[in-house]
Amino acid sequence: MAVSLQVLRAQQPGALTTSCPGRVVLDHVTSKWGVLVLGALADGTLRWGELRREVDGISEKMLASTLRTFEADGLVERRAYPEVPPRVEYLLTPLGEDLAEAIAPLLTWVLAHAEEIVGRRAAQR
Amino acid sequence: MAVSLQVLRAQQPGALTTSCPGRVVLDHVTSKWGVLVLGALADGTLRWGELRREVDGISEKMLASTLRTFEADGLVERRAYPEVPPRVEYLLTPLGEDLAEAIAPLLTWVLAHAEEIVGRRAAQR
DNA sequence: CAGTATCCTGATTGATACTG
DNA sequence: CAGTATCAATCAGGATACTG
Repeated sequence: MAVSLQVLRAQQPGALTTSCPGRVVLDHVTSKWGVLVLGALADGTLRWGELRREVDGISEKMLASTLRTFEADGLVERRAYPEVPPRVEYLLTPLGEDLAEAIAPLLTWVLAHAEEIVGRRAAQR
Repeated sequence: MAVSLQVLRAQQPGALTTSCPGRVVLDHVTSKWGVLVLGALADGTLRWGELRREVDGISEKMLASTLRTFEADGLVERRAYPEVPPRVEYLLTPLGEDLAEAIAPLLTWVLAHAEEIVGRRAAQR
């Protein structure tokens, strides 16, 4: 049987309703840049500038905001080195690594089917 | 080895960059209500009203918008019955069911760790 | 290099009304 | 029942400039 909201709620009533903590976490992960930042860090530590380049198109503001959110969630760790010029590294915590594994199927699925989907949309008109 | 943007790009250069079709699809799926609508339909066919109740908090406008997007993507099918009162059912296509399986790990992970994450955030101040 | 500050647009929401 | 239309309000996100 498929994993659906109904199935999840059979075990955990009220799961992913407005008042459920899961909604907060899901909102962070599915925020505009959430999965891309997690996907970039899934390979290991990256510096601010590297991260900005990996997550193509992200603004500095949104990168900072996304990272602060994940830091507060305990998913990402920030390491600043008191050097000149400054160096700051970001990496997934064990919890973050666990989450990264959970979103991996989504990333691979999307890449495998993107052409098919976008192609159909184009053909519709 | 973890599935990361870097690993995906080793096989598919430019994967999930701004110009990649995958970004379009990923944006649809991780849109504000995307995974919740997919999660609700993962269990089977639902009517408009049922869907609205399952996806707690969604407005009619956003439900309509999300469904139209997924219809155009070929992920959701709409079946209207010419009856009085009208009846309309929504269900996942085979492609949509496949996607639902890919997001299942995310949903279960989020529910399993939400308390832990939200609790830590609260404790930080 | 690694950010913050500021301003501004556009997406999302809410409320309400209306229709086949 | 299953929507669409419209308007106002809010807020996430974008663009640009600046700093330790």
